[in-house]
Amino acid sequence: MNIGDVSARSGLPVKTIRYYEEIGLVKPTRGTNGYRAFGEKDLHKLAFLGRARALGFTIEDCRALLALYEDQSRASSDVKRIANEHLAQIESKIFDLKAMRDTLSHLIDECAGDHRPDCPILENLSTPPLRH
Amino acid sequence: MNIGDVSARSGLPVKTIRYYEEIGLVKPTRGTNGYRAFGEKDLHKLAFLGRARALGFTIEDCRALLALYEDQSRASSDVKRIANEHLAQIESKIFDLKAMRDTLSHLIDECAGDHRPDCPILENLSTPPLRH
DNA sequence: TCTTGACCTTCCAGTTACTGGAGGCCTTAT
DNA sequence: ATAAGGCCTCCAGTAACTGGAAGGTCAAGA
Repeated sequence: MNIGDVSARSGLPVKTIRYYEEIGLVKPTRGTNGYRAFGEKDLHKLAFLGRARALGFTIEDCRALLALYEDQSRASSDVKRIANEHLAQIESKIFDLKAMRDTLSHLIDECAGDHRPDCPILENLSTPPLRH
Repeated sequence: MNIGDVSARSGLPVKTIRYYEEIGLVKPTRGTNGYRAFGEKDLHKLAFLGRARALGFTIEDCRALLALYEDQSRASSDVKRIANEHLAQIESKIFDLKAMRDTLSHLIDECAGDHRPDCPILENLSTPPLRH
């Protein structure tokens, strides 16, 4: 399979696949013309990577997960630990974003949004937060 | 004020302030010794930047907000539009993260997390999603 | 056979918003 | 006089790609 085929079948952009080779996540062989030659296993790996990335795992997480996936003797607890750490990070991001959203939507509600220059959004940003 | 003083009073790292100067967000004058000399206005601007960044506005958002802030004639609707666009991005990030969290925590629940090799997390990642 | 267009290759640079470090000058206190 | 600490610039690195230039390859149609 050429890179265009794996791209179509895995859903990953061609550039991304080349990048994944560069950082050692996949190791396709080369044909006599210099083209990368991918096998079904590579395709499988790339699809795995695409799904793990879509779940927000970092590349290094993915590398670890792939290693665990290919290690017949690993315990499921190893995988669970990585997943749990990642879950905690996601939860904390959600928490932070919710706080931002609440503050921001509060400010937006208070802003008239008309032609007048008064704007609570800017006023809030320009004033140090009050400490109680 | 030297950069260390504005850093302490604005809460921004020294490196960050230099970077903000580099990209033109602040323009401190220079003393004869080459040191940056910041005024109260610069401090105010930097604090503004710190708060806007904490709300997740991008640097370019901040640049626009600062320009609006310094423009006496701008309408509050201009600011409100930027804030609303940003709010929509935040909402969508929260949505995506929640979807990730739900999928991931579901997988984690199903994983025994013991010494055995079977792991639903990896199985899911290695299997194309079912289409109904 | 020639040409066209779609693929493929490598390499370089840019993205975001900083952060770390090296090497060196300046200031202040002892 | 010297030592500590603050300040300066410049270079490089981070995460995970993405875009583009310059050029080789392949398959199909005229």
